[in-house]
Amino acid sequence: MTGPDAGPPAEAPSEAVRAERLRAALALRAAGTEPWNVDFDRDATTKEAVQRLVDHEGRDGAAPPPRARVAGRILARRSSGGLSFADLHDEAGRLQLIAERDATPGGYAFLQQLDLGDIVGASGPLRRTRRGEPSLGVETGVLLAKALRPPAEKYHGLQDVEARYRRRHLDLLTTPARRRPFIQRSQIIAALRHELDRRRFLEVETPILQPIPGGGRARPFATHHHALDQELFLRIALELYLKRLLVAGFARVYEIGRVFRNEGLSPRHAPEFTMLEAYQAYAGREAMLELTEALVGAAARAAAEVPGEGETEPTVDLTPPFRRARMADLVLETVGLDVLDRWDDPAGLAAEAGRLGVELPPDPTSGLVLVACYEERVERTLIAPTFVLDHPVETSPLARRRRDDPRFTERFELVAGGRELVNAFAELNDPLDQRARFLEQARLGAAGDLEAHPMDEDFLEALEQGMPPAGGLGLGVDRLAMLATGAGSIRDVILFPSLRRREGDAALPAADGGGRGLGGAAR
RNA sequence: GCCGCCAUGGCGCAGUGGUAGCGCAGGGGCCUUUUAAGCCCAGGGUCGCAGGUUCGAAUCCUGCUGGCGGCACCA
Repeated sequence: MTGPDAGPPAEAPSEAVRAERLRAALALRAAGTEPWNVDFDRDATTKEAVQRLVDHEGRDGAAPPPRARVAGRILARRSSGGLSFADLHDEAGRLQLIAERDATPGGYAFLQQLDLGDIVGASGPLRRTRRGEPSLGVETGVLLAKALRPPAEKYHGLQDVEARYRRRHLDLLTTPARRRPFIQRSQIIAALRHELDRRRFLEVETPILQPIPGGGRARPFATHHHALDQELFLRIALELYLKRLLVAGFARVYEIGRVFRNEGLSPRHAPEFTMLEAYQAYAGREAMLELTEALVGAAARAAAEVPGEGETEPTVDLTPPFRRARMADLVLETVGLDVLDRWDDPAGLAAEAGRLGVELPPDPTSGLVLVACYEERVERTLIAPTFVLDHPVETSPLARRRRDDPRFTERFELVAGGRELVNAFAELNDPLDQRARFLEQARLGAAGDLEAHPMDEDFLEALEQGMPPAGGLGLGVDRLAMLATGAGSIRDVILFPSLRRREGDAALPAADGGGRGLGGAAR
């Protein structure tokens, strides 16, 4: 933290207010009142205090009024002559504090010197005002943390979206209702974990720093380890290490973790996002379909159960079961192109798709025509959750072929809100086939494809050890949170989204030292 | 990366060619049941940054910075 008279340049202009508050805080300290205190033992949240009052009113009124000790942040203040009111907010809700100049002069003086944003503790009897507002009559008040900076505008809050992302703490403290999507997100992840744990999946943690970033097609972030003098990459997927654990003998494993992709940002893409991947030995696609419905359904229920009203509400019903449809049938239905019927005439198919306005790669196979039609014309129209089945082999390098129709794979995606939410398939466990597919990817990489999957001999060695047949799925947790909360942007379900650095932001810390490692003072 | 839109006191907003205003917050005062409390007084911004056009620019033009949205890629 900078010194008392040097705020960060990027946020400095409220210096007048800050200087006034600092002056008041130092005056308090000089008068013997510490502006930043350590402990305050509350005996109720605001919600519990109100309940205490309600319970008391349910009995007959002869008993003395109940008391409470509460703590929280002051977000509104009013006074009316010899009366002083303040709204104290905590994680559970809001409670009005009140004090009379004549009856409780100590509490009155305490409330009068508060600023918006101060964190306080207060104790006294509970009662209702004439308007029926449950209130705590302040007998004693303690300043727990003086706020040198005020909250944002009390009625509208922070409206500027950039400010809301860059100063999320201010947004959330000023407008407590904006915490709800993040509580929902937490409950969604808890529900996913609960469902998997219930099914005896083992939660594991695999490397984020990887020598070979595999398991998907994406450009990675690169970094460097000084002591090893080695290039490392942030993972783009969880897949290859989880499969090694299937080889190792764990029959059901999953990981929920951050993955990193060095690609463009959008309302649906963040450079770091949270993925769930789960692998189940001796299971096939049908088990993954069932597991997906269970996970998504549980997550949606968990989000809906979070109390309060959000600024947005879900527009997609995530209640299973979900519709199942083969990709080829969806294309026939939506685009009017019968790919299966004309499979042996890829040139004719491509010409027909081109007439329909679909952009195609050069010399496409029938499978590539199918995928192009699907991605350009069908996917965005699938609003209600839909399982899209049977992707062609060409675009599914890690999935097993269908035995009854080798043109297609035992793969599916769950699409909802027009976007892919889950990708799952029966995993390829043939090390010879896997090597061939890696070699093909390496060829593409050599030809300049920045997202080509790198060759990974260590992984191939593990596969050669023998990996049981397995079903696997990957689920985009942020997108699931968006659907379950109705958020329009992925930044609305990520607390501190990545933004471009602004001029005037604090300088980079030294490359070594200065940080507080786990081996240091923190533990 | 390309295209479009946006940027005005700490916060929420008005002002589209004549030299910047309102509300909240902050300062001072009044008010003994308020709750977006109310009333009175005083203060605070060279309008994101840098150029240009003009007698005159928050306003028109160019570039830059940041954000948002779209396209492309992906979850």
